[in-house]
Amino acid sequence: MPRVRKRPAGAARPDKEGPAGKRTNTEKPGEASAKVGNSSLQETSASRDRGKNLSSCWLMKSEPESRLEKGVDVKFSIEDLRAQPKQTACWDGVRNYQARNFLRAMKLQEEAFFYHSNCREPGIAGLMKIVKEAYPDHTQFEKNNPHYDPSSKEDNPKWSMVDVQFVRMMKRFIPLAELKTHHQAHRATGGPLKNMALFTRQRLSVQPLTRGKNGSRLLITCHSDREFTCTSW
DNA sequence: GCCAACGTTGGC
DNA sequence: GCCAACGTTGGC
Repeated sequence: MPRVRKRPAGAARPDKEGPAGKRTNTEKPGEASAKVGNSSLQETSASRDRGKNLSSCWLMKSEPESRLEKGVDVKFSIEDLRAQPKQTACWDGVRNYQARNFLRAMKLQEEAFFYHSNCREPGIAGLMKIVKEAYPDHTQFEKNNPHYDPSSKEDNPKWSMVDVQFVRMMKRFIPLAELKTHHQAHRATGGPLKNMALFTRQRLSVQPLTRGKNGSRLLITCHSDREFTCTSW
């Protein structure tokens, strides 16, 4: 039930502050900005990449426009993240098991695309990175929080969250329509976005993207120079 | 364990 | 605001 807006696929939504408010910040961001090599968006499983010792890349959805859920505004845009102290916030509210498991698989410094959903212009707005690995989502225990889960016990929390830090905006906003166009073309050609979870697992709010391998044609690449380019279309 | 009812997600 | 997709619930 909850939606998380920082939503999970059933997931989570961050709340803004809210009563339960949340979004606290945490930890210090690292220093390095990381680099992440190139990450292509695709579908492969994170665990597979991890087995290869490659860091994963993720896509996380949040709603950038105001919407009340149980009286609480669940709006949380990338600009809201950037405005947080240390540009860091916890990604709470995910209440879908699959999305939660992806949160638990995230490692420090891995990058995630910040996706704006349920809004006038859905698409990828920017990049953030994981600055604290999974820990219990406190909002599950807060009765006034839209994502309160009375079935979860303090000594055995069901839901997890991570802390994320703003990295940068996309050099150019990548609209859902554009991603969809490529996804459809790739379904026919076997291209890299043919199984992109954004389209194949429609309601999943936290999803893995496949990291490109050297020499492969990447769909979307995050370069260490912080540029964002589309190289294969 | 099946599956219909129901609730949520999220594009349009 | 509509509604298709799809996850969850709960009776049986």
